[in-house]
Amino acid sequence: MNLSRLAEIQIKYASLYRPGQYRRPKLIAGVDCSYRGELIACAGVVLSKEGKVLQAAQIKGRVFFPYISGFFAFREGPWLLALLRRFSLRPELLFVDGNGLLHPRKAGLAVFVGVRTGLPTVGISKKPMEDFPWKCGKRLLPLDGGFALCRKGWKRPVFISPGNLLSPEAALRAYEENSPAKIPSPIKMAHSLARRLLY
DNA sequence: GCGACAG
DNA sequence: ATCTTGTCGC
Repeated sequence: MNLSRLAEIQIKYASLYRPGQYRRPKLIAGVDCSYRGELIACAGVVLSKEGKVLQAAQIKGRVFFPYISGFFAFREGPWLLALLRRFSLRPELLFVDGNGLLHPRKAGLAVFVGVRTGLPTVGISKKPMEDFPWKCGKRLLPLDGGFALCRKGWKRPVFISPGNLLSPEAALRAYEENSPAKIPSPIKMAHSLARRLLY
């Protein structure tokens, strides 16, 4: 299974992406993974619209795919799918740590997770995949498949793109209306849970 | 060889 | 991501 073959698979996933309008979610979730050597731990939380943790889950195991820029979904995607199966609640918005359509083949981690689960997903990343002047000169910079957003006081932007069932504009709205913090709280909670699991 | 490169 | 010291800001 070489990279060009995996790239073809990504193109297939990209074709399965569907846009959609933003709907105010009653359940918002976030997932993230941490590493410690060969160990990987992934966690996720489902929050009520009031911000209360309704469900939390975590899994741990050994990595089976290396980190390769542009193929991140093959490293974390399978773990996130296994993790999400542990939730009985079905979130109407899922924040993923990584990109969605902001990807060379429009198939970032959020697209993989969104297409496979059928959940509306939004990819959040702190770095662009392709190099470009990412200074916060403008508040909002439209990109091919997503946006670079700079809020007051930020030195670096946050990159927002849909993974499934949301148009780029809807993904931006989902972020703006549900994340007063730069990194959505569900992702931050998932991050700390995943880290704890490795200690 | 050096820097870049979602996490 | 992780390894790490100090440092700036809310």
